[in-house]
Amino acid sequence: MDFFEAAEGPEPQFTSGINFEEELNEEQYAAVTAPFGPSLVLAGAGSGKTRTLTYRVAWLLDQGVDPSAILLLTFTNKAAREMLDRVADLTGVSSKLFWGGTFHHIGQRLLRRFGGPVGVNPGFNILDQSDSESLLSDVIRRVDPKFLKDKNNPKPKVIANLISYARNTLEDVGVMARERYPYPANLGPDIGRFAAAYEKEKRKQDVADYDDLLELWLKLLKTDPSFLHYCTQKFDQVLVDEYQDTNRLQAAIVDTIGSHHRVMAVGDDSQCIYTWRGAELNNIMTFPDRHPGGNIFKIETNYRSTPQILSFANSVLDGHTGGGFRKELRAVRPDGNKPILVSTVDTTQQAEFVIRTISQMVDNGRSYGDIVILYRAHFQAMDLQMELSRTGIPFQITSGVRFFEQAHVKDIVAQIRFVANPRDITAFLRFAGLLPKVGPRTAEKLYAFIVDFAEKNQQNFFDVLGAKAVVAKVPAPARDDWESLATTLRDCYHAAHDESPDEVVRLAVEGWYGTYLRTLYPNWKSREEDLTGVVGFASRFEELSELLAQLILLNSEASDRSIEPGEETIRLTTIHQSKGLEFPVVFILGLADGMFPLNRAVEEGNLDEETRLFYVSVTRAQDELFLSYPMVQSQGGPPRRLQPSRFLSSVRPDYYEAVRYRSSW
DNA sequence: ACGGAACTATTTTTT
DNA sequence: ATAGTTCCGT
Repeated sequence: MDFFEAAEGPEPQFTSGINFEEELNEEQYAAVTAPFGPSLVLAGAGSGKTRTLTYRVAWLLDQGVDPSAILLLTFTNKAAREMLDRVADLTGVSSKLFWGGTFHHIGQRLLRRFGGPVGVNPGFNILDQSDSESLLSDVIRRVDPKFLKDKNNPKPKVIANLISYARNTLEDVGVMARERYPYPANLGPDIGRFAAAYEKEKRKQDVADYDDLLELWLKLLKTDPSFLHYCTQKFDQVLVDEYQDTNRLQAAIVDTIGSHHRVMAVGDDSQCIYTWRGAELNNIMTFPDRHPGGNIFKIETNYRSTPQILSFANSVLDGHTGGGFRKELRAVRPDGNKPILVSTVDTTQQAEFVIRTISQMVDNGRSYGDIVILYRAHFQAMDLQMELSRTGIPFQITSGVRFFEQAHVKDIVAQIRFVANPRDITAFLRFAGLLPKVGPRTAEKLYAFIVDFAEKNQQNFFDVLGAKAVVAKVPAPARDDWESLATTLRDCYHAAHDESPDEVVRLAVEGWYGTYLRTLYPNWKSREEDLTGVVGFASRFEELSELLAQLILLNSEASDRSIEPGEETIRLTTIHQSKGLEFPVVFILGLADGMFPLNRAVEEGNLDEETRLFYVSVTRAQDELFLSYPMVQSQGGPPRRLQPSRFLSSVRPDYYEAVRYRSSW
């Protein structure tokens, strides 16, 4: 059959065997089969955006495009993985053949190979947010020791934020500082100096922060013609997911790499919710201008929600003042219940309402896994959390502290980082600071001494750690620990050169830190298991630098990993984290003015974004949507009366059912 | 001057 | 739960 035919023909061209016309609706089909050249796909919530993108990739393959010529850029690791897996499922082409991943991840990969001209070596380390903040803090202290002493001046964290925002929006740091901090004096020049010194320090230590992965990538494209040529040649087809949330830096990268205009941008301007970290709604609005001659595809058929939920969602956007592409989701599902708006006395009663309703639904055959509870900010779910644990309903929170961000994981990672790149002082400071009587200052001096001592004796850094002269510089109470640490570091260093990455991690985990861990935490057992998990994770990698990059860039692995497949549990999560997900039953908490929209957002005039956030939250729901708000805010200061969220004023009253919760519910 | 303990306030969102 | 802050002891 196939066997004979395949043997005869010339080089068989890849065919997926997919009947595109049959498997897609008209709108999707048009976008999937769009001609090469620029296209903007406006895919509404629940309209099969991921499906469209994956089929587009399959279609490109059918047109003879080589998998390695396809660059697929996403926002989160989760989205990247999902997309690549689905493409692999659909076409049978291994996801390894594509260039797919987050902007940061792709940037990292390219910089490791080609970053020389912009000053990074292949083995550079990546700093996460807290690392880069502490490095900046050190730099500020060195450039201007008095600056942080003055309490009127912004804190390092705030400055770090400002610098990062400026870099992501391609603004001048000094100018931005002047606009945001006109008091006590114009800090523009100061912050400009800090930013410059910070840049220099990173290059010196051969480290890169998150923003560098994008910024240096763009710089390389702009300054190295051969790299630009390489990229535009190699990435014949560029696809960008969640385009509405790209910032100016990312858009510049896409525009440069995609100067051949074979770019497909997919997104939904109504779902842009990251302007606070530099997302530029204008990117999607002006895409047709920057990539002229293309097509705009609208996909507005919604397969997710009932007509009742959709009418509600559509009218949320009526109150939206910002100009966007006109779009109206069409429902295809049969009728369901209207969304229900419930007012409760306070947040405690709100929790009671949620729990009772859930119990009732579960009695009627719903499973816990069908239910998600959404809120604007994590602390708004505190009451509910307590009530849930009291009643024993299984729940999972996807919240702040992630797996790779936990202290013990970061401690181990710091040691591996340092072994991989001994210029990474931030890493050294982290684990050295764990020793008794050793803080940042002592650690810094110690580091300088060891570097100096090693150089004088023509020896390797790691081989002199146990030398008498070095030990003498360690504070007396820390000496025992130091010797053990020194041995571990030396072992790891040598293993890094001739063993696999997981062996390096194993040595670190079983070395000094393993013992130290037991003395530090009462729950050392479970933390130890976490670290064993990291060893297991490491075995997936062949290159130490690749492992480290993943450890730092894969922040979100945690949340997914903690939910076992088949485990039935309610999910509690912020609206931001719910983007792209869908659930049969959705609760939205705290729908009162001041809570959602947040007071802060109202004051800063970010109402449009809050409205989009509300839109995102209601469009997560498939069958049932419950909105609730407390009438009195009892926490944090004197009790205050709360009004229902202003979002509701743009929704026709007959689109939802308003009820008042009573304990007899 | 530094490190550490004790205290206090404070929680948006992510690579 | 954690970060930031303040204060005290070395």
